[in-house]
Amino acid sequence: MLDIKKIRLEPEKYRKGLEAKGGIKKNINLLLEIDARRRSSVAEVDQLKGLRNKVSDEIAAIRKAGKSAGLKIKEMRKVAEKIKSLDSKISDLEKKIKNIMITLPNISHESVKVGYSPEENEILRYWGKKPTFDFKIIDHLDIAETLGILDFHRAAKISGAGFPMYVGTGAKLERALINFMLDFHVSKHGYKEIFPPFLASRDSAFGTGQLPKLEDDMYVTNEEDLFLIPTSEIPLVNIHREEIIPENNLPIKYTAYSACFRREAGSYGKDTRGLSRVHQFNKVEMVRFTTAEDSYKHHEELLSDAEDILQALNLHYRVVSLCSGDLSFAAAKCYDLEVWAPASEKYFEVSSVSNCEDFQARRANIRYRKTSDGKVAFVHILNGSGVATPRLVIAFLETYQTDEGKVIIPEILHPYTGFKIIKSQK
RNA sequence: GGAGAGAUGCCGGAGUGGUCGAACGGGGCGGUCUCGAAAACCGUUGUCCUGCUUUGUCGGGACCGAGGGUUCGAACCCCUCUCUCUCCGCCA
Repeated sequence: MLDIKKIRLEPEKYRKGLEAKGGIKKNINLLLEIDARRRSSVAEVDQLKGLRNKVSDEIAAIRKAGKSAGLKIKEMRKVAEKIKSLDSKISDLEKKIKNIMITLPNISHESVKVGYSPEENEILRYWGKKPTFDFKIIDHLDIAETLGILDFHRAAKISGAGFPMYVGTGAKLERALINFMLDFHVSKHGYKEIFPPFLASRDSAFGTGQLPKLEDDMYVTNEEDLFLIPTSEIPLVNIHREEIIPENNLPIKYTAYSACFRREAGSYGKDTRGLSRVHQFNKVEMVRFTTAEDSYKHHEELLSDAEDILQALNLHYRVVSLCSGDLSFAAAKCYDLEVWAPASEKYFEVSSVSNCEDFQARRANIRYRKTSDGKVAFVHILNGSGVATPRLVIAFLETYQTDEGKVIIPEILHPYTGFKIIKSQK
């Protein structure tokens, strides 16, 4: 949620910011006009309530003295009616304001390039080199098929299209990657590990900004109105919903594994081969709560935490800074990590590292108390994948394939896999 | 799924219609004392909205799980909802 007071002060900045974010002109004038009406009604009703409070005290005093206060009570009856009608008017106006506010996305940070399509994203740098091979390489689906470590066909029988099923050493590899990443973030980067619920309430999904915009992209249970989380960012951020955190507890750093569920409605036919776009996948997520002053420093650290995983696995990747129009609803700035898949000859996004500033904190009402003056302010909240497995596995299988159709496991994973090479298990 | 109990400030916990924004205790913060600390004693202690001819140790308003109702006046009475806990049943 944006801060309506700031919009009031700098409407032009927000008008431009919103346009840069979505390319859609949002009606700031209407919002401010309703806000002005609301404030004038609040002033009016507050004055009447002040009167009512005063006279109520007088009535109490008269009663105490054993006299009758009939006249004043009669008078106040009218005031009470007026208050009631103004209160309901104000609550209508507040609903209107809220309905607009919850649909406004966060605006981008000044360092973010204004642009309206993914083509305008900036590639910041490359790490490592594209691997070369002296034999004909095959893509991850063919590898997985040959080795028998993925079974999409039988998974479709269970759930439908887009649900991967890992088999045998494939399943073990998946689990190894998850455990490796979690251990890495806990021991090397100082995160506290969380194993969160995988279903979240409407309030929680609203707090992180998935709702109302992305409702159609989430699976929801009929009876309980619970959403299957599309990312563990939702539970991690909502850990501190409605809380005031002492400043010296910040920064708070959480990491969690979760399965992630996405309907991916409307994306059929696009980039859907194999593991590149699926309805259920595994992801290790990182979330940080920080002060306003420090959040961009933490944003860079978070990026580097995610990069460390790819570097430890020695996979070639690039870092992309998203342009304003490609940012998600809640983000003010975002880096994507894209890992190279040599046979698919593509960079695949495996991580988004976002600074949402106080946008989510305002929705979820998460604040901190400053040590200096005891005042409260909204925390800044950042999230980053560290990282998501399906596309990581694409790059992994394609990068580490051998001419015999096997896959070599890098040494760092050996303690987790218990094997050094994936052979055919058919 | 059935039965019951509860939700009050940072925490515990009182309060059942009129100075209750809320007793009391604990914690935190400030002070006295001390070489320092502890103890003791004294003081202090929330959030949100809004106004401005004084942006202030300023004025007004709201907030006792949420929403509605009764009343001149609600933490307190009534209704609905949510959540938590206990017991029974079922179950990995």
